[in-house]
Amino acid sequence: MKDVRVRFAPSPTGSLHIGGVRTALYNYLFAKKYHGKFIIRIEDTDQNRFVANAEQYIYDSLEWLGIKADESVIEGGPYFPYKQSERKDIYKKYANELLEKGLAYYAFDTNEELELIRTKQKESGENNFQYNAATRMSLRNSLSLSKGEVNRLIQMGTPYVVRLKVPAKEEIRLFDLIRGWVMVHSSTLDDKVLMKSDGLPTYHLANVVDDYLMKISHVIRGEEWLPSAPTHVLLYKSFGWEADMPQFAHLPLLLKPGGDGKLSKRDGEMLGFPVFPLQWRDKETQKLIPGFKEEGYLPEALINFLAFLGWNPGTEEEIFSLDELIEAFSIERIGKSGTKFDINKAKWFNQFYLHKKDPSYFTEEFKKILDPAGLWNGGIKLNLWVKLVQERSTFESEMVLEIKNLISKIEAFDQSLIDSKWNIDAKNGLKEFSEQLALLNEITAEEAKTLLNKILETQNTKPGKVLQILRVSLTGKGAGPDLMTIIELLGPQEISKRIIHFINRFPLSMD
RNA sequence: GGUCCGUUCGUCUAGGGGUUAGGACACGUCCCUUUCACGGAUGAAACACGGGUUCGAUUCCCGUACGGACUACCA
Repeated sequence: MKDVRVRFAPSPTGSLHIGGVRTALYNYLFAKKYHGKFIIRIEDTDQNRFVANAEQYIYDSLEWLGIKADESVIEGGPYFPYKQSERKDIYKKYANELLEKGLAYYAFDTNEELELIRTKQKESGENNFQYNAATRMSLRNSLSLSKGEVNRLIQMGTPYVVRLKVPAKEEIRLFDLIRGWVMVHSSTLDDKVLMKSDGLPTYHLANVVDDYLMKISHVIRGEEWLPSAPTHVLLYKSFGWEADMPQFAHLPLLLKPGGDGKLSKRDGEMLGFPVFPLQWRDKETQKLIPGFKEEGYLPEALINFLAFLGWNPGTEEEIFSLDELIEAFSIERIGKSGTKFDINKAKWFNQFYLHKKDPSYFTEEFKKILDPAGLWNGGIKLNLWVKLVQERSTFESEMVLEIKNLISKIEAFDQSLIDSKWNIDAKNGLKEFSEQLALLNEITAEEAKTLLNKILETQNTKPGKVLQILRVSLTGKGAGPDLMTIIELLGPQEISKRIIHFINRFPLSMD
């Protein structure tokens, strides 16, 4: 195989969505697997849709995920510049080359003229209008107009585009690494615009020229590009670059959970899960939409989840670090069919990676959250609290919340449990327990358990009758982390206080 | 409408001419846990349909259905 050079080529027209992230990931994995280069090229040839901070967002997102570029606007590289808006002259030169060869032509039809033809054609029930060998002689272009007329129009500064002259009858074959041979007849192809009237190239031209110039070996991109891939093949042929044409791999699309259409940027809010890696402020609504990061997903979990959306290693192993993915990745094992996005699996991955984290990973962050709430006094054994809640949580946010609830004053007590479990036996047990605890300055979970059992034994009360109401008295709730550890961490003084408070707040009717 | 791509449990998928069609998520049950969760065990759950080819097809071929992408001077 020749030197592997792949590119991720996003256009900065908004936030990068999760399908784009997966495309970037697959490119990255493939590059690293074969010790090649991963290139980020910014395709900002659409001036109308340009969004100012979108480019930075792309870098930030990939950085968060640990996907590093070898060549890009930031890293630089031998094929600088890596931003298409800075390569205008290059495209112009190549467009001219095609024009000279007679493989492209000027077209003067205005948008309005074409739009009119399209709607007319649609209304009469015919197939969509195509600008191609069958129609171009009846349109206004350098093929149908006289040389003099063309020169005159250009001289006058009439806006024009450059179109590819697609041959009338030709079978175009392209080999896709994922789908095999794809055959398309040239008569079904449009004479695509190569240069727009604003002097900027369209995707098709810029993409092919840059891939060639940057010596891209493999084009790994979403399946939405498959229909225009034959046009790209034609472009390589027109330039005489067939021998250097990259290999194509068109990735299956990420679909909405319902399966009805590809996942789009709007879906996140509607379906209740993130579709962006990082938070993003929608420029129309000005709403800040949280990303996977803000929703509490760990980067390694997102990576692992995304890698398995359309690819698998062929073994039953499912947990892979980025390095392990590089090792295992291969294009042959990418699936053909669209993949519905199921957030449950992402949650599962997150839970798995969250449980594996060392508690110290969370403590600094938690201090920052607990401190302003007045819940952090430096004396709290935070790493023990983290351990207590970690294995029960899927997200970091659940952990802080649970710790917060445990440490702070109880707002509400579970009334139904009080109704069913709060009785004189329980009260006697709790009372004695709190009195004993009041004498102590600290107690371990083990000691607390022994102490409680001893008290209940002398009172002839079964632990089962008391334990849950003790939990309610200490936490307000009927379920939660290990009670005895909570007692150890909160300390006997605090526990004693909480029990007394509870007894006073909920007097028994016989009192 | 046209062109192209696709179709194995609800979801992600393994497999591949003869298999009890395997795993994971989610779901159910049980165990563990004096709670919840984790963990363990277990259950239910799939080859879109119709024709070929073949001794035999879920697997190969052809149709049909269904789904998707594209059909811009957007990428």
